[in-house]
Amino acid sequence: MQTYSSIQFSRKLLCHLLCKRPPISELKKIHAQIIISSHASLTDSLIHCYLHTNNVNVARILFNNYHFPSPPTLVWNLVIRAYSKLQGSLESINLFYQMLTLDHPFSAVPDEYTFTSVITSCAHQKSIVHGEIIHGMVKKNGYLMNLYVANSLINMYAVFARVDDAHKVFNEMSELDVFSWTSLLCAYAKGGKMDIASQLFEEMPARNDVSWAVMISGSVGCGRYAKALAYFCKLGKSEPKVKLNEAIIVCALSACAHLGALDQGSWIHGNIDKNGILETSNVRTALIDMYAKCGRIDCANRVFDNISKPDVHNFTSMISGLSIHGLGRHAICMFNRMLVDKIKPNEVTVLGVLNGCSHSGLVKQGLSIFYNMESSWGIVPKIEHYGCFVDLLGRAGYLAKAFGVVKSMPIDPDIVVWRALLSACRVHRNTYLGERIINHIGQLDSQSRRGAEILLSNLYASLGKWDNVSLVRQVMGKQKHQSDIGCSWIEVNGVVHEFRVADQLHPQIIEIRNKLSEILKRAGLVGYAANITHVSFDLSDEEKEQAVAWHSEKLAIAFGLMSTSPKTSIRVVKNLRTCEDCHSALKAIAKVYDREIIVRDRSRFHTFRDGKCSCNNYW
DNA sequence: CATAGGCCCG
Repeated sequence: MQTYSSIQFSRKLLCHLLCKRPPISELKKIHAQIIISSHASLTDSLIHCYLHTNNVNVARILFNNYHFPSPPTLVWNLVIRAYSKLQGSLESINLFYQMLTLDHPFSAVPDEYTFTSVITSCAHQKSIVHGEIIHGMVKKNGYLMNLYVANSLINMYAVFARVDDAHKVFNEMSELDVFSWTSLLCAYAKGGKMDIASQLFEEMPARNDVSWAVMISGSVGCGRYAKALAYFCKLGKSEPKVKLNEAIIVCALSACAHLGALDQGSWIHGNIDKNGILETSNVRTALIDMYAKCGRIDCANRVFDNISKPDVHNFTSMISGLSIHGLGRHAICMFNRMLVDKIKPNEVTVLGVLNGCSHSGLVKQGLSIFYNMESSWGIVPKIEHYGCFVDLLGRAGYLAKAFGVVKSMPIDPDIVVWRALLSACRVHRNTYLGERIINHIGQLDSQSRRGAEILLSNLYASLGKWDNVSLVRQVMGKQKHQSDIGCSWIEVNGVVHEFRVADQLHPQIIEIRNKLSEILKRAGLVGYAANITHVSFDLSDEEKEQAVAWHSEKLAIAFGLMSTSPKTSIRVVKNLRTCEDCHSALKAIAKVYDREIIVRDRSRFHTFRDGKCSCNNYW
């Protein structure tokens, strides 16, 4: 066997390998033939090689067996960097601390590269404590002046939504680049302060694709979907041209999904290839989600069918899509297919399929999935799963069992669980249980109670206990509690129009309201009568009728009827659950105007056709 | 040898 005795030759070979990234087998073969013990720099190169080919463990063995007092800083940096890429691993921080305790005469000391990597690693940890300690060291040793180090600190504080700390680092920097600005944007976006982020975005001297991505994803993150799409459109027109990337596409599709903006969503789909964006798994997941949430489960299916080996995200998106369309049995089939394909479901997948069971009344199947999720797939039920499970039982009318689950669950029930339970009490008109639940909620801490108060008031209202309603409302008024405002979106000719309950903002609002009055009159002719049991204010009947009349989905539908041609379908998306009154009104409107009306509410799709709804009044 | 962004969820 030939031995590479010449160090020079070995080095050259390793350099060559660094570029080539050979398979591990070849690397090990060469490794075996090299005499490394004689020269440190060869070990260094080998470590480098293994790290380059993602063989961290082999590199680590070489690193641990280093024959010299200490590896040079550069080698430490390589290894620390490799571990920081394994997001969530503590190892690079451990190594960093080890490095500080070295006391050989020629010890390695951390430099600006070390700090950059280790701070990045801190950003991926659950806790920021190490990050703060290391920030302290950086302050002392002067590396704060290094652009990379300071930028990684801004990013770290951004990840933890520590806006003030991020901005403080930013302010103290002598030199800023697009990374500094973008990381700062990210901090404000994560901290939910999109208005300030927008301001900074205008101020910053140069923007690139990531800066735009942060603005778009930030807007999506805080529910400003129309704003996200506005950024996306602005990006398309910006000069000089900014290259689109996968993250931007995924975020824009997500915004379309939330808004039900099918035209814009399919436009993006059609333009993916042209922009050199690959249809990666992430993009496909987003496409499936977008089509499903825009009411086109057929298109979602087509995207899914074109995937040769669907991964867990693709499956999850498809299953959730089928579920919100009320296709629970299909969702279960898809879930089973996934298991056959040996793809392990994650917690979101289980949530999706449970949701499907819930909307299709598949109680038995849902029970079996819920009770087996931990033993079969190792998924410990989280509060979300309990919420869904309680919803499943509650909707189907098993109220006592649902309450039993809530009382015995190992986690404290949250607002969602209570909402599921209380809304089941409302649907099934169970006053007795409703009051017991209210008593229960009364004993909760103030924070959970604040969220529960709106539910309480709604339940009291539906029970006709107006004294209690106003009592709760008074308390809420003092706390300035902001509940979700009813909001609906409709896309007409590629433009998304937004309506809020009792809207005054839309430029054609007067016309729309007149149209709505006329529509409701005609709906009345086929038997629709305003249902005001769920109006939560203590108003006169006439006022209550007005309150439901101006629910945002009715305004959006009126606008849709005004501005689309006869017989075409009308699609509306709403952020809350559809109320009973709107539900019956839409059935009547679909019949009188001979239109298909598709409404996606907070939890599922309703397709109104000829006086009936696809949910069979089960929602 | 180093830094920024993202999907599926009641």
